[in-house]
Amino acid sequence: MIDEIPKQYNPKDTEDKWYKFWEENNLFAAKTNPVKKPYTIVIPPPNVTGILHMGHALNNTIQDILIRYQRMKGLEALWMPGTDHAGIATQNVVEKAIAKEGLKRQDLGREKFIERVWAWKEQYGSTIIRQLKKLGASCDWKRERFTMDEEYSEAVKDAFVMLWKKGLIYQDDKIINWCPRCQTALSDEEAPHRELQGNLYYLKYPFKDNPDEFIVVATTRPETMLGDTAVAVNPKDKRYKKLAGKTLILPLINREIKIISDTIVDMQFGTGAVKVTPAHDPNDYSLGKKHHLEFIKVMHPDARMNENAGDYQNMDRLEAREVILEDLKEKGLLEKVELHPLSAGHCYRCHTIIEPYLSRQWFVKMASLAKPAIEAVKKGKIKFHPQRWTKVYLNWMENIQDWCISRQIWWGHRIPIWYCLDCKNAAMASVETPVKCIKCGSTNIEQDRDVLDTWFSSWLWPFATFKSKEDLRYFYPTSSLVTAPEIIFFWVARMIMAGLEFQNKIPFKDVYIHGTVRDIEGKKMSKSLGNIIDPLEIINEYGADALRFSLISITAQGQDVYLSKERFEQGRNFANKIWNASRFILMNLDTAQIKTDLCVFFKKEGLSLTNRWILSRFYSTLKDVEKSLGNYQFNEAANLLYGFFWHEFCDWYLEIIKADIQNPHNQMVMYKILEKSLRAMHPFMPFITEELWQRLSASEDSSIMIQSWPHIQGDIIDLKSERIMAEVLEIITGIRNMRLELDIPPQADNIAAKIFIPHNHKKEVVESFTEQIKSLARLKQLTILSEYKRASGEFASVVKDAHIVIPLFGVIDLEKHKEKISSKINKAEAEINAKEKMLGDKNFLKRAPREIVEKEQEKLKNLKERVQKLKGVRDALK
RNA sequence: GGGCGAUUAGCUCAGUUGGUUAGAGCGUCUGAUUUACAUUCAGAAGGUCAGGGGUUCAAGUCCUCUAUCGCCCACCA
Repeated sequence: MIDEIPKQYNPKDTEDKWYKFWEENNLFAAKTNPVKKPYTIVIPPPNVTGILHMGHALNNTIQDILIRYQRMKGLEALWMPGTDHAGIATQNVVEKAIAKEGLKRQDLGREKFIERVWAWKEQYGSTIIRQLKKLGASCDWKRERFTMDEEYSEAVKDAFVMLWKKGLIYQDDKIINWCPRCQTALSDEEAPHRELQGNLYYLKYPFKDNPDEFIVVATTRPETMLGDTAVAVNPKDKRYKKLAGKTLILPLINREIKIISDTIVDMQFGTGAVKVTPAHDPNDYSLGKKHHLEFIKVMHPDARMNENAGDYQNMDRLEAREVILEDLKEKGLLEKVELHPLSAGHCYRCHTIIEPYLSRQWFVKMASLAKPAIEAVKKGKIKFHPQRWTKVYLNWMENIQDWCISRQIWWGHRIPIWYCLDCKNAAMASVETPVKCIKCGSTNIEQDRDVLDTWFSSWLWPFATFKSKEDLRYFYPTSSLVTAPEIIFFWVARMIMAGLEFQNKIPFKDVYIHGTVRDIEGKKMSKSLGNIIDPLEIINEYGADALRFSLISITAQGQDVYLSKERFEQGRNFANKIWNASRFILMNLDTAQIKTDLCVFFKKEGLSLTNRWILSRFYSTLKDVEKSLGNYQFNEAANLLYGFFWHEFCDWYLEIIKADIQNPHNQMVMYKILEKSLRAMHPFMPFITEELWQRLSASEDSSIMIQSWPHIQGDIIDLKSERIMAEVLEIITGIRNMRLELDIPPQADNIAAKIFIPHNHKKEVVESFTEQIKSLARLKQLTILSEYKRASGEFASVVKDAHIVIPLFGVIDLEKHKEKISSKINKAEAEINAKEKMLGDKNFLKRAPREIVEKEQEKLKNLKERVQKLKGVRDALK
């Protein structure tokens, strides 16, 4: 048998094998089951363009732990998988691909191009799915969805039309975020602000009636001056009071523009006079509307200057900026340039600087959608973990802006709006492609050319992924959503709104927001920084279980993770430890005996103390693990299992029973604990636990995946050291309000006890502790067993008839404790002296304000009281 | 300008109703091991828990102020 089990665990021998086994036996599948309660998670659908990175690895490991745990707990656990069509991202990828053939998407035309995208998707779109399988994700793959599936597209259209009918969708000319590279509008969330080191340019605009006089305006984007149609000043500003209504000559363009006055102008900023470019700035836009100014666009959609830009036509915006500045300088119209840090929106797909751009787009009115979504969270129907994200969510929701949903790209859900070319301006929304205009009956109709924001389909994900009503009724609302903080606004908030709007139900009950995976220097992992640790490489080198375990054990709830490769050694070592402990047990297990005794449950009295101890530790660990998992403290749960299995079960229990390993009780207990530990560790490390469970298992053709989570045996008390140490401490400090439960009867004068301490300590330390316990607990006899005795050979025999087993992690040092209190007293007394001296000083009393004196007197009083108390404790110690 | 997080051992970090002598992993040093595992075992060194003030018998933990770093949000031209 020994020959069969290698000394080292090799993940490559097991992982793919068991994954295949699970899939072939359909163990991931969930179906409506009237006798079971459902537990549902929908995966945050990765982009089809995605490849697995550490963020995915963390995100999906957490989901898999939850799913596997709940499945073992007896719930009908469904993990719904799928991918997102990721409009802009995917289009960019395919555009790059065809660029290698020297083609642009316009060369192919819309239909051909979309065909190419689909072809690309067929070929590469399931990369990330394969990678998730490598990780061990137990998704119900037969339900895999794609946000451009036919049924899904129907749901998107339905949602659009429903909103349209309620009047929540409208078209308008607004200043939106425009990405000149992707050539599309973006929502506010898609254009995050980044700090830039920019300049503030002071430009001189001459007056029409006196070209030698100027008004000076400050701007960070001088190229937009070509589109200026006014200069605004604050009516309260004395400097400019008389100038309102005067006419200026816009340099370079020589257009006449007026000085207008508006209270919105900040007098403190720049010169207090601001150039107004209504077509290229959101503030200026509203000024333009209010004052009926002209809207002059000076750029093409690709951010080259257009025909309104005079001599600068066709220059790129940044090139034009330089030339314009040169020209102004030459004319003496550039007063000065100051360094000015500013923040500008950047495209979240290609990082190009966003251009605020005036264009006609489709919007969703958000206020009425947000209202119930705010309520749901405020009333606690949906909970965020960690809680602090609630505030972030509410803050965003309460200041929500209308959502720009149209994108000028080709890959995506085409907006289900048709225009009648005969009776102009009539737009109609329809799920089915209409045949004729509903107003004039003309068949001369055309569909809107834009597509919807990708997130307009993702926000339906928790319900649009269910094909049958039966499934929807059973699995929706889902249970938990596990995701990263970056997409709270993009996705989480919008799903809550969509769930309530379209299903009239919240989409999930719990939202667990985990941290961001960063490199060891705290930078976000990204391709461009070259600091990526590739999860697949880690799986290859250390195994998926090691990756999962390490990742989980270092991720404190919701905190960012700083990752380096060495971190995965811990997981690999743990896997190896589990492997070898199992190997040892398998080598020494009398399987025949285990099989016949399987149904026999021991009475606790019949078990040796060692066995009772390890059982108590196992169940108490299990209890803590369940508690941690219930609170989304995955690292805690993982580390509890790690500590128990390695440092208690292996280092102590197995070492102790080695001497008497054929004892039937020892056989049974070591078997039980191993088998149950494997089950408890399975959600974290699915592959190795399956492999070992199979080797250990009496029943064949089954899987650890579908075993039940171990039950906590209630009759076994935890024999941890806390209680006795609490007693000791209580006596020492004389503090009575500590909770006290002692295994030794309080009046134990006649009881002899042997205490087993499964940790190594110096001989003197153990002996001094022995004496303390003996006198404090009033025990007649007491023997402490410890590592130094194990080495000397007495170990096994003494353990056998010990009365109490205490894993001892420390020993109270009375002297040290006294010292600590004394030093506190000294410190406080010194302070009292100082204060008394100060308060005795006549000068101080005369000059200091009365409040200060009173405050000091108060402090002195407190200090004196404190010293009294401390002295009381000190005396009690004597 | 608002909001949030972090500050604990040489390094990376845990520490959720305040309560043993503040822990883990890695690193360093010392020692052990023919007999499951060197991806092992035992031990040592290393901390005024960022700083000040407060509440408490008791504070890393609660309150308050300050400092440094990081993140998010915001229409400062």
